[in-house]
Amino acid sequence: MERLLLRKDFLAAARSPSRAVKACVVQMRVREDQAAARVGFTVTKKLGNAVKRNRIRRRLKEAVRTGLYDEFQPGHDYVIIGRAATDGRCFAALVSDIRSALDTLHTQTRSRAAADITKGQEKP
RNA sequence: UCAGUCGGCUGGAUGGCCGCCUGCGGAUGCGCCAAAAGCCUCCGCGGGAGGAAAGUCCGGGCUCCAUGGAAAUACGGUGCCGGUUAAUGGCCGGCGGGGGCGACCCCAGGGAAAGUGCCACAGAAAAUAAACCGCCCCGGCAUGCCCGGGGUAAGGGUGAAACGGUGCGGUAAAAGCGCACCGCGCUUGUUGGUAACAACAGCGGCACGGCAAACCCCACCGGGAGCAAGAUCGAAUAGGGGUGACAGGGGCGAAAGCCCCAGCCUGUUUCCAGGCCGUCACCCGGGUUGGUCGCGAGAGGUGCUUGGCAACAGGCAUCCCAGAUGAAUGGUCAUCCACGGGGGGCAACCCCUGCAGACAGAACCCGGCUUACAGGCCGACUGACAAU
Repeated sequence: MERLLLRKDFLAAARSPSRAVKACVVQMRVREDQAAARVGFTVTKKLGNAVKRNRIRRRLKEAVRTGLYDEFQPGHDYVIIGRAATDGRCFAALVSDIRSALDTLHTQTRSRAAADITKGQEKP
C-alpha cells in the first residue's frame, strides 16, 4: 500500500463516490490498473490549529496501518478526510467506522459493476 | 508570618506493544564489459519540535535582479546623551519629566520667537488679546435696582487649560506699580561631567498657554525582491534571448549625409550620455508547487576564566545537537504525578469518577520585539507586624 501524494490524484478522488461516518469521510476511486492501493489523508484548516490537525492525521494514519491494512484493495485510490469528531472518537470506534465505510463503498461498486455486466448482456 | 517589587528556571514521569523520518557502518540484490556513483531490502549504532517553533513587526546573513554620471526633488523610517552589536526602531548605563511610604515602575522625550491650522462643551474672553457681573472716580437730573464718560483686572463664575503665586507697601479703586521670598526665562558667567545635563552666581519685572500622534521644519538613515530566492536534470512546437546586416515620418540635398518630429526604458524632474521599436540570417536555449541540489559547523551550544557597573567583548577547554516537503519527530495501553467533581474520616489521608493535562508543531538560517500560556520551583530586594 502506498501514500497518495499528488494534488491531481486528490482532485480525481474528490469526484468519486464517498461515504461519511461519524469519525471521518472516505472517498474511493477505481483506477485503470491493478497496482497497489493508495491512501491519502485530508485535514482542513477548519478543524483547528496545526497541533490539532497533526493529531487527527496521525490517528487516521495509525488506524489504517494497524487495524485496516487488508481492507484496502489493489487498483483503488482512497482519500480519508478528517472531521471534528476524529480527535474525540476512541481508537476502536475510529477503526470500525472506517471499516464500515469501506465495506459500503466496495459493495456499491461491485453491484454497479454487476449491473453494467448484465446491462451489457441484454444489449446486443 | 503577611502584603508587594524585580529577575531567572521549568513546561508532566516511567514502562509494554506496534510504527515513522534521518546520519554513519555493514550485507544481499539491481545497475555495468569491469569498477564507481546511485537505487531497493535487511541488520547494527546514533539523532529526531518550542519557549514562544506562533504573529511575520524590525535588523542582518545568503541568493538573484537592477545599478552610466551629476544635481534637485519625492517617498519611507528614526528622533534626550553615551555605550554595545554583524545590524536595528533591540539591549545596557546615565540625564530629564511623572507616579509610588518604599523596593521599583511608566514616558513617540528634537523644533511651537520659520509659517499655516486646531483648541469641543461651558465661559465675557481660548491668544497681535479682551472686559459679563463687580470695584472706583467724574458728570447729569427724572434722585433711581437710573443714565453717560473714564479707570481697573483685586474679587465672582466657566473650563482640561484664563497671560505667574504668597505677603507687605501702595492707590480713588487697582495693577510687578515697588519690595521680599518662591516660580519662570536668558545665544551671561563659573564649576563638575565625554555628553544629555546639574549646581552656584549674575541679569531680566515676567516676556514665551496647549497640540508637531494636524500639516510642517531640522538632523540622520534607506536600491528591489525573496528559498515558490537561485542552480541543475529531461521531449517537441510555439514563444524567448544574443549577434550581424538592412530599416521609422517630414525637410534640405544629385548622393553621402545633416536637421527636425517623435514614442518607450534606466523611480520622478532637468542636463549630458546610452539603448530599444520592423525584416532576414546564424547561434543560444527550455515554461512547470515534477526529481535533485540549495539544506545546516553556526554572529553554534556548554563549562571555566579575564576586562567591564552592565549590555557585551576576549581567551581556554569541550561537544556535534532535527532536516520533513500532501510535510517524519508518532499511535495505543497501563501505572504514577498534578487538576476538576462526588463520597467517607476530627485529621493525616482513603475510595470512586472524568474523550481531564496550559499556550501551542520546525519549513533557508540567525539576533531582537510583540502576543498566548495550566501548574510548579528558585533567588534578590521593599514595607508592615511579631520575636530575639
